[in-house]
Amino acid sequence: MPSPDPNTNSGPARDRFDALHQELRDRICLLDYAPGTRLSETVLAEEFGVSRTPMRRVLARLEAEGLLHSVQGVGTFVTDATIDELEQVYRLRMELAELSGRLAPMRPTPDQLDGFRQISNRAKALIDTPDPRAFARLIMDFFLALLALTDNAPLREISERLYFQTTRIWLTSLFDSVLDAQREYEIFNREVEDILVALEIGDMQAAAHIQRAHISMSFTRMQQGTS
Amino acid sequence: MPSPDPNTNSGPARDRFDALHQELRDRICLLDYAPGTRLSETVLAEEFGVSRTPMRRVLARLEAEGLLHSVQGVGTFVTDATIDELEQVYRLRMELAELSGRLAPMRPTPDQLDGFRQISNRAKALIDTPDPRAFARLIMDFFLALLALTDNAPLREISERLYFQTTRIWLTSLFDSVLDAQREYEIFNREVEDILVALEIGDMQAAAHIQRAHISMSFTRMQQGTS
DNA sequence: TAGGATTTGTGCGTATGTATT
DNA sequence: TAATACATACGCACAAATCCT
Repeated sequence: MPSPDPNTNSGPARDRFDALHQELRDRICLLDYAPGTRLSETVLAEEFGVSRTPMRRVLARLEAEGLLHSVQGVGTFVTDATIDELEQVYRLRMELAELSGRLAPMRPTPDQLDGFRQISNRAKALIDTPDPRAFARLIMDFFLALLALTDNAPLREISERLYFQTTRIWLTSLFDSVLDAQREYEIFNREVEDILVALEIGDMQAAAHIQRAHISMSFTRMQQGTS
Repeated sequence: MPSPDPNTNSGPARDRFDALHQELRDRICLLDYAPGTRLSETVLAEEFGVSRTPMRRVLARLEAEGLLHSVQGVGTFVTDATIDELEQVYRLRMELAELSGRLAPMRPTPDQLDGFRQISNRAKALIDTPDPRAFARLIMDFFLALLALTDNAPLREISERLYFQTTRIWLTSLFDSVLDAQREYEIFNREVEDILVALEIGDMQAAAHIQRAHISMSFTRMQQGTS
């Protein structure tokens, strides 16, 4: 009786849901769908070869996560954020970053350290050959790799959700030249290097505080750019 | 042109969704539906006079919030939690409680202070005339009243969600006599009194630290009762 | 092993709400 | 102001998955 583990989230329907959800979430967070964009249930359903029903389920989940907003008779829109709302989330993200290093930190495995080194190499490459979309993907990979070092599952989920809520707004500022792209590449490269040093000696709290500092400064630079 | 504010979450469909969502969430958190209970989409839809479609939307939201879990061909169940999972959430809730007093605390208005005094009176009444369900509602009202003193919207949402995830598990221990009900009533009464003192002099951080201490101790008592 | 009963998931036509002409 | 177009929300019938006999 090799019945599937009922505790895991398996099953064809759930797998399809997860795939659609992650794909749309990435498109939103990589600015394929910029804030304010209107999405069509029908068009999306046709693109992925499903009916509107399962697609609506995915869109409803993204709405619960704060990435979309649907209004009957009007449409489904990618959410935007005011500078005030964004500041609240950033203040909270700073505290949660610090928490990640204090509550249940896990020293990175050799494989994980290699992963960070690869991220560092990708960051260096971007300085010479800029690529906005590759940069968006890179900072996402870096954030998720850091998050994997936290052994508190609810904290991971919450931090991830807040990241997806805010990074696309910050990236919008970058793409709209509110921020200087070349400068941001270099700052990120430095952040990865500094955190890598802390990780290599196993000082997770130091890594967390460096991350916290960079979250704070990235918001400050965006604020100064828009003022 | 008194068109409805498009920024607010209005509309008949959304109102019905919110009403169904809150009703089911309360039933889960007040233990009308204990952990492990199987819920039927059809039965619930008939009870509230809607079709399965909007009811499924509500159930999907509750699943995203970690209160339900659906499996095709099997059913929809109220989630339970192991002591380990519960400990992770409690550790996080302790930190977030402290954060509430530090990040964006708001001094309570006179009306809010009156609300806390009424909660204190309800707590005192429960000591003489025990009522498990009234107690469950009371600690929920108290938690939400404290949460309203935090001016950081994302922190409010996250704390509320984690509260709804854990309180029903703790209440299950109480109802199963793992915890001593009379003792818990008295401890809660004392907590409300102590926090009220802090609130009356406007020391929000002190109130937050008292709350944090009680979150910690309530989990410790539950751990000791189940060991 | 097979088959039927029951459950959630899906597809599609229709109702309802909104904006524009 | 009314009508038209088009969006999401809803209801129902059916498919797919699971469990039990």
